[in-house]
Amino acid sequence: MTEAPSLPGIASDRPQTVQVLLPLPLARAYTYAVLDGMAPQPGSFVSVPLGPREVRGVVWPGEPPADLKEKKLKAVLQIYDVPPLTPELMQFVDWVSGYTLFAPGAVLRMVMRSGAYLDAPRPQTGFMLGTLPENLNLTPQREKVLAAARGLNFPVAASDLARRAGVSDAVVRSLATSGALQKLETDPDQPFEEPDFRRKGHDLSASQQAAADIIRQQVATKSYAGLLLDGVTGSGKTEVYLEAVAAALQQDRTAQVLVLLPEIALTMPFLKRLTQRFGAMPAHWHSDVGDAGRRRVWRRVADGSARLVVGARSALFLPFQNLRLIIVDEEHEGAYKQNEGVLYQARDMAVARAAQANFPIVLASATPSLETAVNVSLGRYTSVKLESRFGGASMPDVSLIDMREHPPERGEWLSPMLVDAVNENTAKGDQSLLFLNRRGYAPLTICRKCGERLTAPDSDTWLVEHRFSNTLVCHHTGFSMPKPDRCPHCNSKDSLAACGPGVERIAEEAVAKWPEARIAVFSSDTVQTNAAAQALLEKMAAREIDILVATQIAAKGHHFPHLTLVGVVDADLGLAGGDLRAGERTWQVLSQVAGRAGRAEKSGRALLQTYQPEHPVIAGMVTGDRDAFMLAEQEGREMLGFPPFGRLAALLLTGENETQVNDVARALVQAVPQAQGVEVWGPAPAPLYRLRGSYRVRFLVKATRDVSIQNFIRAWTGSVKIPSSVRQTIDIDPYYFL
DNA sequence: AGCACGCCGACT
DNA sequence: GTCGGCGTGCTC
Repeated sequence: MTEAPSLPGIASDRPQTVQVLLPLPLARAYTYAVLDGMAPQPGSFVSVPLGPREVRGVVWPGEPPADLKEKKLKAVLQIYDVPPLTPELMQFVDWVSGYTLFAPGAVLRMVMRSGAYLDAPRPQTGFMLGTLPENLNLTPQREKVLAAARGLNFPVAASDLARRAGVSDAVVRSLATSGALQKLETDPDQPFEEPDFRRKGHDLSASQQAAADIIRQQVATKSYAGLLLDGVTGSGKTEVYLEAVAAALQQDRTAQVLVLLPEIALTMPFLKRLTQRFGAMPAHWHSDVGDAGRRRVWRRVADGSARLVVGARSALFLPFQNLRLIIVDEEHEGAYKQNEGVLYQARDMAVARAAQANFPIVLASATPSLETAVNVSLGRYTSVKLESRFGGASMPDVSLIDMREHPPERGEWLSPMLVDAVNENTAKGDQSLLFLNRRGYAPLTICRKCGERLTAPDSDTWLVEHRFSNTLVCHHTGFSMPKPDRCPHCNSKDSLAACGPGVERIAEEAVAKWPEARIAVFSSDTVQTNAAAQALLEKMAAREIDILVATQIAAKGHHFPHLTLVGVVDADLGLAGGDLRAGERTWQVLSQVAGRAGRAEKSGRALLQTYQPEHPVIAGMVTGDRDAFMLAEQEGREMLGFPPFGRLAALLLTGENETQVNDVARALVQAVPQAQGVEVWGPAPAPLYRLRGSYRVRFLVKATRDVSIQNFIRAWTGSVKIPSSVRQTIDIDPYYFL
């Protein structure tokens, strides 16, 4: 074997080395030798040796570092027969890495899912109509199979064909032996059916038509633009952006379109709608899709044949070949923020991806986030407004119950005013919703004797009583235990008292107050499957429920035509805590919930129980003036230099050794670089100081928009030696902090 | 992310 | 005396 020159800069007809990025949290790509006969391209999926094992990665753009000792190089082992990643996607991975400060390999891992789907699955034997032999004995069973096979334009498995024909698969096999059916090796990951973009959508109202025209025009330019599709629930946003989807699919026969949804609960009805609109079930990607289903989506997105993809935030990292349009539905939803692994805001990353690859992006919402609203006012996004289809106010009649003046009975949570309203409503035969965004019976259990607050064993988290299951549950760690009859701390008997209400407790109170009424609880604990949710919604529609006691789960997307009263048990709930977006989020939740009342012909009303009726969010709910509320929020944030007017980042230190964690925190304080426009707050114990046995301390960094908060943090953390037993997590644009 | 190398406690 | 706990560090 001749020695291959592999120094960069030596003229050669093929590269002797390549950079390979591995889906591991490594700081950079590694250099591998390329043996004769191999021609890896940038973006090619390859396998390479790494230490004692073999790892799959992607050939990455870039030059090997100058100081690389060429002798050490190992060689690329294999190139996979999968279309290479596009330069746009590789650029996007690098960009996300630079923005979030997570290693590029960690971002790549989201794209290639560690390479799990690179192997083509074992081919399946499929059957299609063959040529009928002359001497075939046509029995009735065989006739049925052949009839079923005539309707096929792709091969199907023997069992599938047999089922369609209503016979056993022995018949299918015997027909195959005779040649009447042909046997074909097929890929079990069948391509997705092409969406039919020529199909006509719903008739659009004038307002919808106008909005659709604007967005279609933007799609026609084939260049980046951020569009906000702003319209209240029921204004028909979906129909409008599906016009844009159709336009993008039509414009280029290889174009791919991604529709992002905030949560999987919404995907099934949405998929049905898309199937009606385009005559084909689109590819869908989210946590409920099994491994085989994901492999199919991944491979078909990678080969470009899946043209329309509906997915949760992680779908943004699918290996698209020619992504030309992204829709972010319900863009204001907090669910777009990824809180584990690589921390990112999918909506923001989607905008960046659209800008980099130069295609339009549509953000749709009835209650746009402040970030988006500001981007509109700065001219970065174009706002496309939809008028309400039904005209008039989008909100029901909202009024407040001042709990200081109308307190509930001792040990109760519903004020007499709310009780009266429910009485009245039930007498009319209408449905009422009692809303409390808190699962379980009571959020805190306390010992009356010793004052002990029951927490999860390794954490500072309160144990929430769930009376239906008679357990104490930690909503953060998933820890659960049967409710003890003695205090685990002082061992007093029957001393444990439930503090505060959850939905179960409100339901208990409702049952006591309205023994005749039909009452149901709707929370993620009482309704755990899609089928159960469906059943409950049907009962509501059939008026078999008078009073629904529900958490936020009821606020999303469901339509209750006979619901005319919403009672918000604790409107102040979301306002506490160190959350920058608390006001905004509370507004969104309250208006969503209030919006459940009287969406059909009937007018509805909402009553908010509050201890702070003068709070801008609460007071603003009565006037329903969202623009005024948002303006006040905006001014508040601008004054404080908070996003979107400044930048925020959180630095979280985690470790099982409390002293060590605090030592690192102290060292970091000493090392804070002096920089114009940057403030560092902390260290402070994280909201949950102890979680799963780890101690958590955090810093908050605030910077003006003109400085790179990433560069600052890199310089800062890079100057301190952090032992590997203390983990540091950086969260750019954090959503929760104290 | 794995996986090996390394230094301190309970066993055949 | 050795087996094995998982803390620390490296992988082109």
